[in-house]
Amino acid sequence: MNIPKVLDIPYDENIAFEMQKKYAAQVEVSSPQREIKIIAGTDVSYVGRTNEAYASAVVINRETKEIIEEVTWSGHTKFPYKSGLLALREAPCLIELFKKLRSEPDLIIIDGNGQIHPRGFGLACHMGLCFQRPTIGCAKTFFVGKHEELGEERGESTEVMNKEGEIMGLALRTQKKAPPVYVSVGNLCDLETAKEIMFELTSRNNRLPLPVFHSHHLCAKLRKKEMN
DNA sequence: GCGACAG
DNA sequence: ATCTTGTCGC
Repeated sequence: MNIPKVLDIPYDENIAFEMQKKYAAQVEVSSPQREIKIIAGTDVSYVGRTNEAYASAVVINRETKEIIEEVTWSGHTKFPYKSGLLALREAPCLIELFKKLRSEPDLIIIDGNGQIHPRGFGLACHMGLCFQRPTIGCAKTFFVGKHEELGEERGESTEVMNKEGEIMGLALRTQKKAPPVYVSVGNLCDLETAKEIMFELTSRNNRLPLPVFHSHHLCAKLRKKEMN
């Protein structure tokens, strides 16, 4: 896959925060221009708290849900994890990973947040600007914002808002007895479409969207194989 | 000042 | 994120 732009943000809180605010204004929230037929999901796993990383992407056909392509990448991140700066740690890995992808996904689901972020610029937004194609964020745990309690049935959701009262994303119950996932726009997509896709790719047996679920297991498999 | 804090 | 046993539910 072609990577149109690589954002160069230094690992310095003051500078990085300002740049994230600047880039947040470049995020485009709109209905995807192309029909979403091919969807990719990603995940990155690590060895303990080290920078040894294993990343993968799995591409599926939205309609049949069959796997079209899988790619993996392993290497070392340059920075440790820091709340709000996940992209500085993971974006370089994901860029290398997607360079290896032959498919042209219509939308990419990132394991992490998009607009649900202290400065409205989570990893999914960062990747969305780099890739210049629709991305959405799917986080497994709460990060920032406020939201009402949501219903317990699969499919129920409630808006996650920032301190200004703006909608950053949704807490979506994808599985009946499980905690919700946090869905938000990364780029070139709208929240309604993101929710629809998240609902479609999850089920009673799957809290996480299928391609992300597959990617998670592929990373685990790769790590085992390469660690020896 | 104190606590919270994606992966 | 990762480290982990037993346990609950379909």
